[in-house]
Amino acid sequence: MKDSPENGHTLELDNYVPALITFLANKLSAGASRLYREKFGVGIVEWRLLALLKVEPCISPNRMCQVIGLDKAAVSRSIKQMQQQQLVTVLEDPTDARKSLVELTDRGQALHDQVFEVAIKREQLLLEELAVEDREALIRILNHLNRRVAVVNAYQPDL
Amino acid sequence: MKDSPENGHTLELDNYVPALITFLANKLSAGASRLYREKFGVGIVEWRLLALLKVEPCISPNRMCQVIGLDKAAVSRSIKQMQQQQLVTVLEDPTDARKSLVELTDRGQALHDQVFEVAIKREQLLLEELAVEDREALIRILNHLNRRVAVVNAYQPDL
DNA sequence: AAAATATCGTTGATATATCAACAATAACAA
DNA sequence: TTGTTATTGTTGATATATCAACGATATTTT
Repeated sequence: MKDSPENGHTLELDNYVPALITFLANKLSAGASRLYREKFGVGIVEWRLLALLKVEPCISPNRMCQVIGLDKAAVSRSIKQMQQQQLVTVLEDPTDARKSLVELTDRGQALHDQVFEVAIKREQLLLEELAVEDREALIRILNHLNRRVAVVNAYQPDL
Repeated sequence: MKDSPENGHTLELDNYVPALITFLANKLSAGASRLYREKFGVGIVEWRLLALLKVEPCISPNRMCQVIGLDKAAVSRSIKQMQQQQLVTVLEDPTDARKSLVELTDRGQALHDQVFEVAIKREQLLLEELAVEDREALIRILNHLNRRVAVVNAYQPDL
């Protein structure tokens, strides 16, 4: 209880995990977005969709939302943009007229491979000073926390 | 090389740290923002400024930017809003007319203490299944990565 | 089969976050 | 002192992210 000014509880900002996470994510996303938009003409959401489409070719927007955890509105707008840039083609699911199916074009494939190099390099730079066991711990813990978020957001204080 | 479809490199989304971080931060921030705005009438930026002002009473907006890593535009707008809500008072730094000094009002103090309870509870829920050594590792690693971000964002691919 | 319900994707509104340009002031240099 | 440069905070523009409302289509219930 050394440098807490006055009475009452205060956050220790260096140990408060939500702030550490948010800060890091903001900086990473902003940097990536700026770089990708300038060099490749796509934002970070488009990049994440490209990456997903490489892993799972021909999937529905709905499935994209589930996998990358983005709102369907964001996905809808990004797909529209990528379609205009001829990075993907969108067709109707023959088994269900509500659904669509999104596929990478050759252009989209090529762009993916370009951005991929840069994205991997950025991740490498981020992690390169971490010991192997720290990297593994980080990934394990982040996956765990991602599963916990639903519980956190379900909490409703009784005021 | 089992479930990589086709040739070329693909991201493993469960192991790609930037995505794991971003996903987690988005969900946490969105949930906190919704809750705080509904229950307390402030957004997540305002909450972070409240927390900072509790730790360092009477600081300049510029200092706030440095500590919480937010752009000065965001801080400027949040302070204006908090001033209108009478959560803070803003006065000119007597030693430098460019600077201002922001202080919590009693109202601001009270609101801080209210939000604090909820914020701590949310962090507790997030972390409660983690072993103590995992929590410590997480905090240590996040602080390290936060220092690395500058290096990552300085990287410019030569295309 | 008809009505009620659920799912999928689009759109408008809003919150969050950053950048760039700017005005005011301070610090520094010639 | 005067001209140049740097710092501080504001504002407008834009990117990112979510929610709520909606239309269209499927599914389920009655």
